[in-house]
Amino acid sequence: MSTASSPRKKADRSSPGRDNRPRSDSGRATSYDVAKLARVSQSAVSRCFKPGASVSKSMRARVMKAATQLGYQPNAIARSLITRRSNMVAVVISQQTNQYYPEVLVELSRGFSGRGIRVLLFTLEHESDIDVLLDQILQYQVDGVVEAARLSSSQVEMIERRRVPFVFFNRTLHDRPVNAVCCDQSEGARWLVKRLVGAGHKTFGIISGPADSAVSVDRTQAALDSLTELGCKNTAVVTGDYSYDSGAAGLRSLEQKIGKLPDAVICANDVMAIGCMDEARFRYGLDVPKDISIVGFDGVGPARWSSYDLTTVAQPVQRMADAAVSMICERIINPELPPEKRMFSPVMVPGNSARLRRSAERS
Amino acid sequence: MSTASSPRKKADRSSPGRDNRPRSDSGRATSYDVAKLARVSQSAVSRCFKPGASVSKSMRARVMKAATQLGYQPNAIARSLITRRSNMVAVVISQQTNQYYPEVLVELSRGFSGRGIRVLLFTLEHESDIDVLLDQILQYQVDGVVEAARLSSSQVEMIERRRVPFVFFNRTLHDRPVNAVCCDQSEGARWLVKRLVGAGHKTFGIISGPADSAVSVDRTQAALDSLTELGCKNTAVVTGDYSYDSGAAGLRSLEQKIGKLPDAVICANDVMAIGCMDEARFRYGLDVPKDISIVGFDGVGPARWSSYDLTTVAQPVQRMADAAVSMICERIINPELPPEKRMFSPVMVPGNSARLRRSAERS
DNA sequence: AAACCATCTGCCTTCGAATGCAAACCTGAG
DNA sequence: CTCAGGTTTGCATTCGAAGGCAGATGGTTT
Repeated sequence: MSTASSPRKKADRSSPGRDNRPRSDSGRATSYDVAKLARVSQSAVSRCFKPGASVSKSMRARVMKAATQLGYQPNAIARSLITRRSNMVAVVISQQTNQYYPEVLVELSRGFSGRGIRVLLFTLEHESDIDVLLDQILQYQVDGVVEAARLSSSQVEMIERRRVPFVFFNRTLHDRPVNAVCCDQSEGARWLVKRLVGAGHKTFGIISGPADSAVSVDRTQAALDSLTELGCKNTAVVTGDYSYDSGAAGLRSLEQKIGKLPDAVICANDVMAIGCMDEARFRYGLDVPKDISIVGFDGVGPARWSSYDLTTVAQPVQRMADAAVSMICERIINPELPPEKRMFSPVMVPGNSARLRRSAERS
Repeated sequence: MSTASSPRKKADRSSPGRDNRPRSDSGRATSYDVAKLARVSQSAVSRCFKPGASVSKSMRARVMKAATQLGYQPNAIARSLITRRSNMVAVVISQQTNQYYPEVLVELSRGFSGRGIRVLLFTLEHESDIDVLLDQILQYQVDGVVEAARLSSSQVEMIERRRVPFVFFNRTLHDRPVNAVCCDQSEGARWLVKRLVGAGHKTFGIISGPADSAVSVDRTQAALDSLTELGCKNTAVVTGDYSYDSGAAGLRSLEQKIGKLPDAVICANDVMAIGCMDEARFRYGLDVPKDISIVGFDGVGPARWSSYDLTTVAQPVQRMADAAVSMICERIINPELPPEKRMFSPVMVPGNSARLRRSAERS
């Protein structure tokens, strides 16, 4: 019985009897439908859609005509199965994260689509959800992963075992070689601190981001280190959540903690800095930057609005996204490439929300 | 020869000889690998990963152990091929569009992932690219499409022929039944105009969005109609591009066009309204709202910042996204559901960037 | 012990396109 | 006219999981 059924199978496959279902004019046409209509083999249809394949002009014309007539489009799912390339990359972002990640997303999408690759989006409500997510990502057989979320060492191993190229975006692991695109947060922090201290600010406050944000930790720590190095000790640090409100609240907390307002506030991102500015102005009635200096990180759009003109350390988002895209794409083509970390310098934006030089009357 | 090869094929499939390639401990394991290790059939493995399938405890345990050992995850691509469900929906957004679409994107992603569906992102540089894109979208065999971009009637037909459920987001087609989730822009525009006129504003200026933005056209036209209805004629209209700068520039253009500044400016989105406010304050030295009223649409985050406290018409983005998600999901389950248009009322945010009641000294 | 039913399990085929291989077809030279 | 050479074409198989079907297994009932 089992052997007897074998020939039938073959017949089903290649004889004209295949695909005798109505197929109507609806639904989606397959390469077999096109083949039948054009009176050629399925392989021929496949080849017509593969650039650079060996196909005669007459056949191509016939196939294309039939394809158009049926509204045929190759099934990318079936293609992926056999070619083992899905032409999709996963992008993982955690939404609690930085407000301007959407921009990153758009840049990544643009970069990948230029190379015929689509972005499959994975948003994390909480960073801990990554466990479940990681399995799912791998199930989809994506050709690569851009991680703008935290990952444990064991999770990294899991991806590596599957041989899926991946790049960290604005975070990294120090204890193992991985691909990463980063912006040098310390460099930016040092610049800010140096200029602020140089301009005569004595007391500082820091409003950090969430404790589990790698970027926030980098920025906060680097700022603290620089301050200590330049002789400013006992800097007050309060924790925010990257939101406008938490920036405003942060300023009040700092006041409580120190007993008065600091000369300068360093915020772990621009949105908090903006919240902080508004609080200083509207609640404390202060003049920014005359009475208090407030600085941020990121270089988001609103930082350039006239009401704020924020002194900030901008990330070269577009270049970073381009870098991530090309690092992934290179490794899709050649998986043997060794891991690489690309560190971009931030762009210092002097703005006008902080005094960066010793003022005339004080010197 | 052809018939002779048939039995061999069968043998290859099911005999233990299948999968004799090294498979090392690397690469990805298939259900056959798991089956072999657990000494069961491939079907059994498949069933173990299907909730509600008929599997004995002992077998499930063995299979799961083997699966874990090999790091097996079912291949979603292969599954999609046979089940004809990719568990992906395409979301199309054009980047030139409204700044706050990223937020929509995140909401959609959240909504879909709650139902086990992933978002495949398609970003449009120019709305005209949609042609090429549409083919691609359909190639990926997505289960549905959320369109936050323009589509011609013939393109809609193309999707419909493929029987892929789709929903327009914040736009629609009036000449044919389609699924759409919209926010009633006219209602918002009427509210704004009524309040502004009621408060005694006489001359109006409008800063519209790009001509090819459906939302902008709706908002602008509705505002103009309401104004005419209430006796305000000859309202000046200038075109912006939804950006901060174009809001600022818009105010200058309006001044030129009218010969003086209008009493109130209606902007087609919040970001332009904010640009317009900053221009009024910092370039013209005006007090907003005492000297001039400025209003917007959308209800983006910055509209609530203390520096602006914008009078605006907010879109219930989250509810709209939820609606789009459930409309798609329902139609994935039951493709016969008739098209439906869901229109949400906007949320009026009085704010403080416009005088909405006749002031005491004037009345 | 036989009959019966329910629960498991394995076999085989299926989804749709890509591709190595060999057969078929040209083309022009000898 | 024949044969070498290249170019087209079709055949058969493959990717990995799902599921209909039928056979196997075990337990209960008469």
